[in-house]
Amino acid sequence: MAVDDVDRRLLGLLQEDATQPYAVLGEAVGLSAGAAHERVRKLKASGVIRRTTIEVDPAALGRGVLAYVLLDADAWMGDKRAALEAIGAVEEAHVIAGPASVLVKVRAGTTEELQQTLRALHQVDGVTSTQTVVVLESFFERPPAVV
Amino acid sequence: MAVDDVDRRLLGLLQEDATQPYAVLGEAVGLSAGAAHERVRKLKASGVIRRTTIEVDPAALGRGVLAYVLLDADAWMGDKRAALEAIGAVEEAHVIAGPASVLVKVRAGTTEELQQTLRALHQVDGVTSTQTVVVLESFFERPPAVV
DNA sequence: GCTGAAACACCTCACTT
DNA sequence: AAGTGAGGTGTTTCAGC
Repeated sequence: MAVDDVDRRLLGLLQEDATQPYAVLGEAVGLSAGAAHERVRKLKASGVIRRTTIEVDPAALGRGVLAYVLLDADAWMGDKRAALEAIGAVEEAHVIAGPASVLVKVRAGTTEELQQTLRALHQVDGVTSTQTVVVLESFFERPPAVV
Repeated sequence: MAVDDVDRRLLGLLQEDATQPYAVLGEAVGLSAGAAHERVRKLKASGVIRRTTIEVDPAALGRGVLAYVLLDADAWMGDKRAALEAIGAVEEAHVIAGPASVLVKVRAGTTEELQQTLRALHQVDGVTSTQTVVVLESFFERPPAVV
């Protein structure tokens, strides 16, 4: 789908606050409420907007420990998506180029829970070793830029 | 704030689709619409719910290249938040324990743009070297677990 | 593809249990 | 703290340009 500059501005406004009335969105980009609504409808229909969701504070839910873990493997890891997805503390999993095979983002409640997650990662078929990078302070985590 | 099991179920439902009427949310957890609304209002007021937002498809917006970059530094990096935040392609920045100082998540449109971002990272005061991990395939990126 | 108005559904709030 | 019902508001739809 063709996404023009007005669409991108609408996406930015919706990222900040998806509860705004279409009249306000339209005014911000120089459109009527109806026209703004039509733009957003198409962005949703085409998949540019995947869903409307809430952003939660992980620390408030008892997940204040963040870490990234590099997984080394002695087998092809391309079919290990389900095994990684089954580990609740794993927030992201990526196949990577370079020394290791897979990079996962882990958010745990405590260092003990982080250790349990590392054990679970070791038990995934093919994984031979892990390197853990513990986050001391997060400067920011923000959504993808739309401009 | 005390977050009980019903709150967590509401958070999960809202993560999936924040446009659902409170009547539907309430029914799913065994509450009336008004009671469900009151729960959600408190979750927002206390900051457990940071905001209502949209989830966009980065690839549809021309940001199909994902990489993680480890930054080594010869100075304290704790005051470099603003410098990193100013680089639009940097989606996350974390101070880490271990060999490197800072870990950043970069989403670029092309490998050329990734290279430009690496140059910008090198120009941040204190950064002495970078190690880049390029993502070949993302298994998944999902929001923090609420349960 | 954009504009504008009318029907509809939802949210909100005060009151009750 | 949760349920109920009335009132106000935003959204949605549709015809017209």
